[in-house]
Amino acid sequence: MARTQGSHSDITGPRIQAAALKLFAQHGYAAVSMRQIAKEVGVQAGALYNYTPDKQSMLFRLMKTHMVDLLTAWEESESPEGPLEQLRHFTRFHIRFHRERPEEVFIAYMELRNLSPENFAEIEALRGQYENALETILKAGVEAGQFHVPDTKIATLAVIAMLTGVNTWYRAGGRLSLDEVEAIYWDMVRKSVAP
Amino acid sequence: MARTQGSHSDITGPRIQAAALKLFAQHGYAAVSMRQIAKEVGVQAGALYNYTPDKQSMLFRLMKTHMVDLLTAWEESESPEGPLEQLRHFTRFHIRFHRERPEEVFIAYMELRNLSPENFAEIEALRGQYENALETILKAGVEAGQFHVPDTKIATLAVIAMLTGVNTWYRAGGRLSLDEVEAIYWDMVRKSVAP
DNA sequence: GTCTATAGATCGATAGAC
DNA sequence: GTCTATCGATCTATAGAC
Repeated sequence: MARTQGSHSDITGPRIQAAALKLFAQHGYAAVSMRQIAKEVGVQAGALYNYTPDKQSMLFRLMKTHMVDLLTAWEESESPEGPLEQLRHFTRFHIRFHRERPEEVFIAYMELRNLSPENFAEIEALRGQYENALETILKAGVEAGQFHVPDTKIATLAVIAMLTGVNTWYRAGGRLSLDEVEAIYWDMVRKSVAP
Repeated sequence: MARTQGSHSDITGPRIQAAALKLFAQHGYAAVSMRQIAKEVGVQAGALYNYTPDKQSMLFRLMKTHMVDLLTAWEESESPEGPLEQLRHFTRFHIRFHRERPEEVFIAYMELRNLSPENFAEIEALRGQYENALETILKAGVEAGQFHVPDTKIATLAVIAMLTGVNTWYRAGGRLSLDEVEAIYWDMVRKSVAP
């Protein structure tokens, strides 16, 4: 069947998402115009509105997709036996997953305040689910006497903050391989919750 | 001497800084207009340009003042003897200082990409100086055999990321006092670099 | 599904009166 | 030092042709 006049591609949707991801990460949501996104894709600004009701929805979709991907990948990952091995698994998983998606991670942290209240609540709930995954591991380890942390909730946030920090400095081809980075962080995480 | 006509205050300058601080932290630099800042202060937009050459300079001044304040406060703080006590001192200092200035800290982390290249380089240099303060402590502790870290540079960034994370969740009047928070983080920091 | 064109609002920054 | 007024650019979103 012949294509409708003016329709040049059926993958414009994903290309718009990719352009928004790149530009939001680079300049920030508020600083990026719909015209810039359209130019990156190679269409006119009006055409974007065939794929999104507004700019806010583009941001929300990027962030929600990222959080759902994160939770799904975690749930599908092979969980080893025992709190210590599970903590090692989480450390490794977190560093790898976040390292593979620097733009999504950056947006997920920096653009929370640009979400509408309803959208913000939804993203925060997903983030809470992810934090719970780590806290569950820490609680089990404390119960088994393998970990000592004064407060599992704070330890959860502290470990995640430490691990996510990798994204602020790691560059592929730098002084350290990703394996080395993982080993270094695992050493620190392991000790930080040691009895 | 009589006041110049139209001059209603000689503290307009600081009030503009305060308004910019509040609004940039709340909505982000790019999302805040000069008219919004002026309204917060109670003047017209044009009057702002008696105090700043442009919007970019307002952001840079906020960030530079914050970083210089941070370095000055650190240098003026009483440094104890020995790497372990110095690390405890740093942990306590970092949490307190950052907790007292949530808006400045937020801007200093979130608005780096909105700085001009020259301004960015200057802020990054100051940040590097602060990181060096911690790395110096860690190096001394490793040399003395009191610490074990696979890489002092990464350990520096990991500890700072962990400690700065306090600002994302701590609220005055919450479940934990600041003393308790400091104790919890000190326990984790101390162990994370333990031999 | 994409285009052109535009409505309607808002932006940063400046000019000139007082 | 602050005001009013405005320039020229840019913004999001929509309307209608094809």
